[in-house]
Amino acid sequence: MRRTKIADILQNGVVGEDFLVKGWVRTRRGSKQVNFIALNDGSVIHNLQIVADVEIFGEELLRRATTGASLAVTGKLNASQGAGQNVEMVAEKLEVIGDCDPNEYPLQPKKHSLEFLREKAHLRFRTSTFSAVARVRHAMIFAVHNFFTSKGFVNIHTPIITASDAEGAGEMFQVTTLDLDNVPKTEAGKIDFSRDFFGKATNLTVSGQLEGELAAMGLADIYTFGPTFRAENSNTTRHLAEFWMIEPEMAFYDLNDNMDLAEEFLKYLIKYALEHCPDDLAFLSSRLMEEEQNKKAEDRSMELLEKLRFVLEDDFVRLTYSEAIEILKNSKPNKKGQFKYTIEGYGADLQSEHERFLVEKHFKKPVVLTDYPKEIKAFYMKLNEDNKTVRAMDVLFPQIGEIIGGSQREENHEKLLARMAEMDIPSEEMWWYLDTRKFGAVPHSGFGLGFERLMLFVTGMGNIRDVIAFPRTPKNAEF
RNA sequence: UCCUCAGUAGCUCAGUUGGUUAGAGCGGCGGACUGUUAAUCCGUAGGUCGUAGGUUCAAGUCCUACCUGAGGAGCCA
Repeated sequence: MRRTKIADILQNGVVGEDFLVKGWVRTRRGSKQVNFIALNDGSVIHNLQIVADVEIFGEELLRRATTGASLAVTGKLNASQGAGQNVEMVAEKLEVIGDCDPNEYPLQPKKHSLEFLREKAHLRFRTSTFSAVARVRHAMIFAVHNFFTSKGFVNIHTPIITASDAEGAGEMFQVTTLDLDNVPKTEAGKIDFSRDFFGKATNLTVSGQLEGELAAMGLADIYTFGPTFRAENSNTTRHLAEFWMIEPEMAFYDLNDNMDLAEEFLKYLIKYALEHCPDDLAFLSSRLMEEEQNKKAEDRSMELLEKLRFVLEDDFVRLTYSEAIEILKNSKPNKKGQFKYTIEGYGADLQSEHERFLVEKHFKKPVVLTDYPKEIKAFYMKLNEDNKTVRAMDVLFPQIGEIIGGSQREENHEKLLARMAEMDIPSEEMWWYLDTRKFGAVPHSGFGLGFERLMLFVTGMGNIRDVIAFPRTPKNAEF
């Protein structure tokens, strides 16, 4: 008999039919007469209850069906007599595929802390929470490609190893094959990278954007979806050293087109999750409510499904940086000195507390901030006519803050060169980037979405280390 | 990197102003019982109290340094 996945049985299984299932034991209960085994095979959040008659299989065999052990079970699907499930399988054949010593197996049939499971990341796929997160994550990956495919975008794999140290997006991981115990030096005493693998200093990419722009200057609409590396010593619930980023880049798009796409994209992803992952989201929602039981009412977040639908219903608020500053300046917490950093006026860099105020207190919905002062934004952003601000946009979400950062790009060769000079970015080694501004330059725009930040929002998880299988953070590269 | 908090049994945690043989629940093991639902009941094993120093007659408890984790900030996605 062929194996049937538990998801299929629970959805399409006909009572009275025989099936073969394989999976891992979550719990076993029982008596002298009958054992109940909750079996999970990762295909759905739900377990299949196996009913095993002790007289048929013997205590010795059933004793081996400990939490974590893997089983193959053939049996008949029955309407369940118990209350916890509609159907169950009455075992006719039961085989232990792999034993699991309960003295050593760290997972117990009870709640574990997320911190504990993080240290057992190789086993946490066996838990309800992480398998649910993993399935939602897969659905989101699929939805990303679906969305862009439906719009005629071309996916580009941009390089993971790059030689440009001019992107200005944070600290980078160096890539080298030089012997670190015996580094070759130049006559001037510097490291001689000409003898390194690529003949120059290289590092892991911090963004695929610059390469993405090159592709957009021919394919028009492209997106990247790849790993991104930042060697920042960030210890927060929102940062990883290795994360996945989606970066669309569109020729002939201005900032408004860019914002429209970003909003449509986010809403598509959330809608997709609601439609395709109802069971996993329902589980994650109840998990979140349980976790927040001890919190004060005002500190609790909105119920997960309600929160997701809430984002779908309204348009995101769009306003300029200057307008945001005015709102913040005149806000209660600013006047009462409740902000750690008081907003004096134009030029201030917005802190998390300010972003959170705008999103969670003032507008109570996602906010898109545009036209930031050029001093606090990247060199490639298009300068506005006022010569002070750039066509940047940040999409701010409740709880997680900046989920998207993007801009219209500066396509004017001279202006771009001038900005690079102002910001001390060496233009010689960026010749390939600047070439796109010389040969048939067009207005274009793009943005970056941190995939794990999206996952935080969609799953309601509180820590970014719990929405990626093997998180890479300072002092942690286990597994 | 900075600030705050934490590290005691496999897990979650308690341990009073320093004071004798360090506790509980869950899990494990043994048994009883039951169409069970993180089953229930009885019994049982299990701890160099994060590491290294120091103060003291006496340190899980006080002090110092370090390590690890969590939350917040910065950096950002």
